[in-house]
Amino acid sequence: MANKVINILDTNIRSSSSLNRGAWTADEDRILAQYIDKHGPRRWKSLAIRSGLNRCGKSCRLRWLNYLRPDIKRGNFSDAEQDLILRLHRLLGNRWSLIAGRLPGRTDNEIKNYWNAHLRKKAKLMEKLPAFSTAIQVEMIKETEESGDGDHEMSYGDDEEDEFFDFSTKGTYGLDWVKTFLELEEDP
DNA sequence: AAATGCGCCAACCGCGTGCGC
DNA sequence: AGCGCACGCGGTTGGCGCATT
Repeated sequence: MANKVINILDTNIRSSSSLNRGAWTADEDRILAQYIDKHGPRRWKSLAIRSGLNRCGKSCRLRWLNYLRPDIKRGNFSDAEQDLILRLHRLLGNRWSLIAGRLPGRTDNEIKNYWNAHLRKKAKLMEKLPAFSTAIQVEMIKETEESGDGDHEMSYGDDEEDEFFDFSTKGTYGLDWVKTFLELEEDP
């Protein structure tokens, strides 16, 4: 409840003040990047004030995470990435941050946009294809669990050490629930 | 050439959660 | 235990550019 009030106030402050909104300029990007380089990407509210950027903290955070971060991968999604997104979405639904966690250099926002723009239709189409059955997906998961060396066709290069379906960075997600999910789904 | 429609993507918004005091 | 704050997430919006009429 208290949080709700704070959030409403926050929103009111943002909408009523003369804070910059909309697209970021190259100058703003430079200032933000320089400030973060010096002080690190945290305390966004005070960062926004101290850096001299006439932006709210949220806006700064989003700009950094989705655009300025040095490890961001720009450009088109590869076929492998598309395939991975399709499969992960089938398993996880709109859990964009989780999906993004499996695609190094891609942000949740980027994946969400890409899904809405390109893959949603594709996914609907694939749902109708018997070849893309959940049975195959279960096999894929078993395969991943059994091969502990991470040697998978969806590997993203030599520096990709994580296992394909390892969600350990987001808590204690095992794979059992995924299997359960798929089994339930197959049972009409 | 101008008007209109549409798709894409950056950015915004509201809400929930976690943490420190 | 309750409060304030910072942060993260997912849905939505707005604007730009391209295609079509």
